[in-house]
Amino acid sequence: MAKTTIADVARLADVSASSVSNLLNGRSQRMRPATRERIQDAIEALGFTPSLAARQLKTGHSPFIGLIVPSVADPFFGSFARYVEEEASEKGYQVLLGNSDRNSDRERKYAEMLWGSGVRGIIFGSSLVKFDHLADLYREGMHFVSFYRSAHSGAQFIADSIGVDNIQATRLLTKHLLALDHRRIGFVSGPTDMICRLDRLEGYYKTLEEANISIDKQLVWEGANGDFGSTSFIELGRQGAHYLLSLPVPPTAIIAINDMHAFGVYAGARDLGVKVPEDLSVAGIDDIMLSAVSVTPLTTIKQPIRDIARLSVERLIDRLENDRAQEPVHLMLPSSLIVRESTSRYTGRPAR
Amino acid sequence: MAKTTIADVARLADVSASSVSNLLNGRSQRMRPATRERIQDAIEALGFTPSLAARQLKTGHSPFIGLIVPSVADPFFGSFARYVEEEASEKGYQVLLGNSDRNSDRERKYAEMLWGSGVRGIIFGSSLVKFDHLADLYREGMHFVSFYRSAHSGAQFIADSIGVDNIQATRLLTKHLLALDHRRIGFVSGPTDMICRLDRLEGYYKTLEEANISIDKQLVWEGANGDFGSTSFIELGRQGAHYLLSLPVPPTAIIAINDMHAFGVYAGARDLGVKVPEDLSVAGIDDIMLSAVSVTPLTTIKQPIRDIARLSVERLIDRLENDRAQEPVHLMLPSSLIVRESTSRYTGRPAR
DNA sequence: TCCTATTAGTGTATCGATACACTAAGCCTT
DNA sequence: AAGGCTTAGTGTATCGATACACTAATAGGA
Repeated sequence: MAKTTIADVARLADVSASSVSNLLNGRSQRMRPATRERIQDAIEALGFTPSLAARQLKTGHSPFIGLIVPSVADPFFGSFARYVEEEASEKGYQVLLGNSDRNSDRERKYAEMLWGSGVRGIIFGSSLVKFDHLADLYREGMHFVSFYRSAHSGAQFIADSIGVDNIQATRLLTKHLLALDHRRIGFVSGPTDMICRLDRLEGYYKTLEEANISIDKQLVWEGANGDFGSTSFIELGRQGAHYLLSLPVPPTAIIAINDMHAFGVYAGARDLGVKVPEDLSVAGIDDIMLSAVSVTPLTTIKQPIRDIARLSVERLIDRLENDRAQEPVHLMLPSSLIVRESTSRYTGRPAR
Repeated sequence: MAKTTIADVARLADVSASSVSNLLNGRSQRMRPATRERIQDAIEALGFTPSLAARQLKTGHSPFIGLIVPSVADPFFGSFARYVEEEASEKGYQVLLGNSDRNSDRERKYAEMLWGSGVRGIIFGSSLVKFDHLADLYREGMHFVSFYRSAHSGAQFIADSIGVDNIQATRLLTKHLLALDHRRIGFVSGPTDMICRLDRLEGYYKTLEEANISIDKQLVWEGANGDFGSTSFIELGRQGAHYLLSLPVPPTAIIAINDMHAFGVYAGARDLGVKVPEDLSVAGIDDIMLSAVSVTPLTTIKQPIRDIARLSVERLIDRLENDRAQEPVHLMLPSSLIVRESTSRYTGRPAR
């Protein structure tokens, strides 16, 4: 229970605390092999682990990075969190988790707590459209890496970003559905407060325009106003499906902002007796594990989430360890369309 | 960028550092209101936040708790992690996340890293059958709370536990299937290295015995030997279904160790052309979000996961803040059967 | 042999906040 | 007016590891 300190080790090995510290910090060439071994044995014998608090106080560095996601309960962010943790752990960092519910106040509160804990780098699993709430901390020296396109505050980019081209993602989906002869394609987006969502909508709009299909704003469900933070994506998808399928002329295909929303669309369609894919094609984005094995496997966009996690961690640690000022990095990785059974050719039959 | 310290505040407010510290630690009645305000203004003006490293070094306490789960990528543990984080955050603690893949070496490695970081309490999302690998740390002063039944090392309990009665859970499911006239009920468990799994198996066996149904060990799939840590639950469920449905006399109903495995069973059944629930009833445990809305909504056991998370955090923080020795606490909360569409009455038709 | 370089290690101040013992001033009581 | 008590603070050692300047001893070179 009484914590063993570097001094205890030094006493047992009959050297000074400095030498123990030197060994601990990789300066082992500064001593004779025999001395090194004596110290190592003492460390072993006492089960000594250095106090990170003391180390941090002295060096100013901490072995933690923050990870803020809307909610780890969402399987997509759960997977992302898992990969980030795995990667960070390999590099000697530990992950402090925060759930923001996509609320900028909570993001800020977390970021401040983390700052106070000595954390100097945060990975965001998704980035709000505005990043102003974090500009102060950035100025104080906090580093940010965000999933998806570049987050900025005012005219200035204050975070690196690593993600996929979301415009391209919905472009692939929309083209896929157009190729299946769908002409009335709905979009369940929920609130468009995040950059990735704006991009996804844009890809959808642009592709329709290019195909000379007039855009019907009714077909895009952004949810009612209000705080959606804690409503589950599934529930939102369900509500969106109810709305779209109740239109005078309902869509024959629906793109959901992500797979969880898509499963909600499944449920909403079932509520109304609409069959997927016979009466309604559904497509999502993310390719969460369940998408492949759900009873109607979901057509979706696969993101290289593991690579994104790895690169994000690497980027952040590089920022933390090499403080040289660098231009922000904005990386875009390819995503790919995975066609499964939830989308089928338009038969001429209305969904409802 | 230059960190503001308690001394800066003291200088600006024209008091001693001790007084600032006193205010920070709720001893504000020890000074005149005017002084208090001067200090508060100074803190505000400088944007001062105390260094947790320094505080921790001095007090020995850290505002972190550890959370180790098999994998946050699993929706059930993702939800659990979310609730734990929410609850901890409300109480002023931050959560350090670790994924163990149910590997005791990794658990130990994490726990040691956490100890070195000054963390003195860990919540386990599931507990391995043996807890010996953590006994040392327990003796040094680490506190553990585990989901599910009491974890112990040798004869000694070294963790509090909060969870549901897993024997009761499978009892409910087995009785439900028996009531639907199923007599040949399979069990997809995967490796039985965790306490909850042993209990779940026991509930299944006991209930069959009580119904005078002879137990066929062939009907229980525990997976092949080897490291299953990183194989997804879905994939394991699928393998289990393939095995059980290929038996000379396959089961007409399958209980899966949890919902993710159950979805894997769905997939495995589909691979072989077996229809759920017409040809095969399937039931899971956990009631993850997707279970309610999957195309064949899943019959399952709902655990009061949010309550469990809350109680776990409360228990742990109580241990951390009130060091008095107490007997281990073992709490069991009720779970409930939710019947959905994946289970149906046995028709006399074999599954295959 | 003498002087310099190198090796192997040590001593001490320091990071920032806190606990605890201490004091100075004011007030009350008798 | 002396003594005791309370209020409103202050001074200092301390937590554990580290950086950096330092020294003692040995080796090498001319």
